[in-house]
Amino acid sequence: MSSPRYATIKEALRSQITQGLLAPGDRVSSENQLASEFSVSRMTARRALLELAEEGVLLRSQGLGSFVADTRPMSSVTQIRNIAEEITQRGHRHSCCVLQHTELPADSLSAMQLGLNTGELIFHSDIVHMEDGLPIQHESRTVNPRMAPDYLAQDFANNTPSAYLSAVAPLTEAEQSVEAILADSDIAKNLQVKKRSPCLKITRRTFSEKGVVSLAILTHPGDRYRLGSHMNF
Amino acid sequence: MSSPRYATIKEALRSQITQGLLAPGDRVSSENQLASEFSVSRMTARRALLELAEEGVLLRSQGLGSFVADTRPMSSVTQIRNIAEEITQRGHRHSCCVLQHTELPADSLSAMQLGLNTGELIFHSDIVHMEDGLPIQHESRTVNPRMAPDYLAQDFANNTPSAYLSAVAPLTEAEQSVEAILADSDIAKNLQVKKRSPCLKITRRTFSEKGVVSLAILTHPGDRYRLGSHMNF
DNA sequence: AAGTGGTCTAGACCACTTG
DNA sequence: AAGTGGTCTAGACCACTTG
Repeated sequence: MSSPRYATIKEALRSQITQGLLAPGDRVSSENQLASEFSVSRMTARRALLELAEEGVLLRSQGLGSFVADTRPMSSVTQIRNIAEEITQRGHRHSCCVLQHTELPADSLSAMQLGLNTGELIFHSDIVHMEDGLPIQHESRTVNPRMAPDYLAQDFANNTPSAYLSAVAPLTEAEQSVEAILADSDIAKNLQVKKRSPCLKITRRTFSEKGVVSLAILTHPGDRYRLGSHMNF
Repeated sequence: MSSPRYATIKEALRSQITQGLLAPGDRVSSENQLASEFSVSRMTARRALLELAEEGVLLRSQGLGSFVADTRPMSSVTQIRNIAEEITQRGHRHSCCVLQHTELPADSLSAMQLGLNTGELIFHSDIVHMEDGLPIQHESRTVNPRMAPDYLAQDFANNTPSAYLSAVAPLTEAEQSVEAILADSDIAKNLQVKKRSPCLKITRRTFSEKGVVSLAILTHPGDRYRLGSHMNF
């Protein structure tokens, strides 16, 4: 039941990177060095390096060596993912801090975006998501109560709004825009970054069969987050 | 200059699939069969099968074999668009300013990203695109000369690099990441924004059938540009 | 010249699936 | 029992990069 040797080597390299012993741009041990360090054949050490390169963790170049790639997390533009899953999948710990979780009357803009009347009660949450204790996303979410009447009763310590909502009102459609903004003092405080530092702001409207489910404004520190996508034509 | 043997095997399998000799669900030859058919070692035949599986062409299962996968859904949710067309479509006027348009030897990073050798000549352009006279995108583009040998002869006043490149080397694949950065003094000057204002930076690598075509770094003023997408599930 | 990654061989033992 | 893919070895020659 032991894991393959190439997997052990991958894990060792990965943890050196997450621990900061290897920084982006650093050269990692060569195939031959790893083979001798871990007492495996070069082909096995090579496989570890190749797979890490495939995963975007390393860059390799003939004659030069293998180098640590930009380590910022990258999530896909083309799919809607649960931030907690994303973090867990990277081998990190997700935690979050619920700043607000309440109902309030819709102002005209929110009402319009959710397809409700101004003044109708809507649900609103403000949550900071953390990766290994460091803030990675501020989620400001406005929810259509017709689509998720029990939203307020949810405890978001173990389940994200995104996960809950897609369970009660399966996603059929989403609209989003991505922009670069400067952190105002609120965002700066919540994300633990300097005021006026660059942030990636994703504004997303999600739909289920019966209409608009929620509006999310997701703000990420620019130096700790990237959005990535891979397209085939 | 001959291609590796595993590539030959991949091509053979691929063409059998496109010609219809192998249909989705069909089992392809096993590692051992391919090894003997092509007179290579099992490891080499194996590599061909592994890479095709990685690319989504095959599905493999221990004890069972390798099977042709179902035709993949085209998930081109985010599309690569030509900035000039985009602007024109909005009813505005596109213009551009070519800051640089030259050839130079590749440093090791560019070489790695383009799949070339360090020191090989590559093409490079720096262009500012304007919408109704106001800068909207700074395009720093590095081009693989093998894919577009006449790149330097192009006049970008009426045709963007993107349009030219997709004409001479049709896009088959693209990889991109999106991040929020602060304008440095160069970018600030080119985009006519204040230094340290937020910008959206898109790093895109485009591929045609034969390999990497170009690497583009597209920088947009955060307050004049957004990326949007609409998804259906 | 010494080191790097890229390709390749001819073996080996294993876990898994089917007949 | 025979065949499949999964892991691994200990070699080899090559192209490429740097000093």
